[in-house]
Amino acid sequence: MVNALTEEVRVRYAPSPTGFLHIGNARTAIFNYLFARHAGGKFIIRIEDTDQKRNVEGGEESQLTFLKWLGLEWDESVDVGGEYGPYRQMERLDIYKKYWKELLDKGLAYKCYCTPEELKAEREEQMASGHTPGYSGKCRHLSEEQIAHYEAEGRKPTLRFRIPGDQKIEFDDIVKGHVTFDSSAVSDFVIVKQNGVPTYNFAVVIDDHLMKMTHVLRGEEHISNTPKQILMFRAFGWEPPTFGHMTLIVNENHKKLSKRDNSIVQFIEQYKNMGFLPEALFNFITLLGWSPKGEEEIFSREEFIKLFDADRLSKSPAMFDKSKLEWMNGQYIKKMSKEDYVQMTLPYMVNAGLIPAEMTDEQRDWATRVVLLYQEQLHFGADIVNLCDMFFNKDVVKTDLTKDEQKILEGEQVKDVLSVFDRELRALTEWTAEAIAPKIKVTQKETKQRGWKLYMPIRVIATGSAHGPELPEALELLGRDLVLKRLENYLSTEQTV
RNA sequence: AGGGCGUUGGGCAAGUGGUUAAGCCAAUGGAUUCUCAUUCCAUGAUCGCGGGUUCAAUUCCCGUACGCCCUCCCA
Repeated sequence: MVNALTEEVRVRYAPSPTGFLHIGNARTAIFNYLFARHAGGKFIIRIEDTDQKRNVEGGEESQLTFLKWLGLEWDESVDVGGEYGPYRQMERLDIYKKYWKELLDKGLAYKCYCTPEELKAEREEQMASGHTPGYSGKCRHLSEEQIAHYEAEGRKPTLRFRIPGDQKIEFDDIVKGHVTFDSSAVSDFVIVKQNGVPTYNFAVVIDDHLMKMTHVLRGEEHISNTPKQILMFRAFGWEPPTFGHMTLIVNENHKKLSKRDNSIVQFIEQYKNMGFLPEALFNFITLLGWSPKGEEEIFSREEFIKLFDADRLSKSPAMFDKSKLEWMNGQYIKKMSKEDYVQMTLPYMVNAGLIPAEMTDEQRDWATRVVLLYQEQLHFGADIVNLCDMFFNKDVVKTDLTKDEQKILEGEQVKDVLSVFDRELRALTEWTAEAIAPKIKVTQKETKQRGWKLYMPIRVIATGSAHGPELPEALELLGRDLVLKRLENYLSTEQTV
C-alpha cells in the first residue's frame, strides 16, 4: 500500500482537440503544471477526443505545440508515452467498454432509446412550463418487450447512468471550499453515446482513476459535473481525486471567454504571431486567478514553481486585461538582449514591407539601429511597425499638421532656429549623430533659444512628427538628403509667405 | 425555472474580528527629458445592499440584489 502522505502527486491537463490552444486552456495547463512541479509530482496531458464531430484538424497538435512554446513540459502524453497509456481517449474504447458493461450488469446503468428529437422536445416543454430541464427517466424501467420493440424499430440505444435518489454529494474543493449537491439535482445522464463512444463525464472518471490522478484542477464550468463524476466513482467503489475548480476568465462584458468571442484575442498562436514573448504570457496568465504573497508581479517559471500554492487560487472571476498584458510584455522586452530584440523585431518590418528580406550589411545596420531606438517602449513585436513609422515617411512637405505641431511652428523663433540649424548642417562633412548633436548646440548659442523652443521646431520639420526618439540619432538615420530637403522646403516657402 | 459559485477603487488583487484597507495595470496631475516613451512622486475604495452576533465586522451568520457557470448522445 502506498502511504497517502508519500503518494506522488499526479495531475493532468485534458484538452479536447476541438480547437487551438487559447488563454483559458493555457491557464488550466499552467496551473496543473505548476501544481505538479511544486509538489515534485507528475504532469500528464490526456487528449479527450470523444466528440468526433467537433474535433478539428490540427487541434491536438496546436495544443501541444503551443504548450511547449509557453515553456511547459510533461511527463506522460501521446507524444512521450507513459505507463498509463494510451493517452488519447479514442484509443481507449476497449477499456471503457469493460467498465460500462460492468455498470450495465449491475443495473447501475440502463439503455435509453429516446431519440435526440424526443429529448429536445421534452426539454423544451420543461423549459416552457417553467420546470427544471433534465431527463425524465422515461427509459429507466423498460420491459424486455419494450426493448425488443425499440430494437425492432432499428433504434440504437444510449447508455444512461442511473442516479441514486436522495444522496448528498459533498466534496472539499481546493478553491471553493466545501461544496454540497443533492443527487436529485442531477438527472440520469448519458455515459455512452449511440455510436458506442463514451461521453466526457464517463471517460473522465475511468481515466482519472486508471491514470491514478490525485488532483483535478479544472475550470469552474466543471463544478456541476463534479457530482456526476463523484457518483460514478462511488458506483465503481473508487476513491475520487481531490478537486479544485478555478475561476473563469471573463471578457470585458464579464462573460466567460469563449472560442467564438472576438472581443479578445484568444489563441496563444495569435499572441506568438503578434510578438508576445512566451515568458510574458506565462507570467500574465499565471496571474489570472492566482496571486503570490508579496508585491512583485514579474516572475520566472522557476520562481512560480517554487511559489505556487493552490490555496492562493482566487474564487472570483479574473478579467482579461489586455493593457496589463501589453505592459508586462513590455517589461520582458526591455530585458531582452539587443541581439534577441533585433532578431524578434526585424521580421515584422520585413512583413510590413518596410525593409527587404534580403539586405546588404548597410541596410541591415540601418534597420537594426532604427529598431533599437524603440526597445524601451515596445509592447509587442508587431507594434514596431507603427512605432518606427517616421523612418519610412519620405514626404518632404509636411501636410496635415496636428494642433500641437501648429502651435510649435507658430513660434516667432522658428524660422531663425531652422535657418541657423540648416546652415550648420550643410557645413557638415560627416553625417552622424555625434556630429549633428553639436550643431544643435551651436544653434542654441546663436539664436539664444533652448529647450522646447529649440528642439521642437527642428523635430517637427526635420522628422515630420512631434514625437520620436532622440533627435541627433533620428536625424542621422533619416538621412542627410531628406532632412536637408525638408529644411530647405520649409525655409523657402516660409520666405515667400 | 432549478442547482452551484461569486461580489474589496475603472480592470486585477492582498488582507485582517479592533488606530492610516498592500501591490500591479489603467486614468489624471506633477517632476525630469526637446517630444513620445522611460523613470520618479502624487491622486482616488468606508470592502454590493439590509439585518443579526459582538464592546467592535470589510473580515462570522442570515436574508436580499446583481452577475456568472451548469442543467447537451460538448468537453
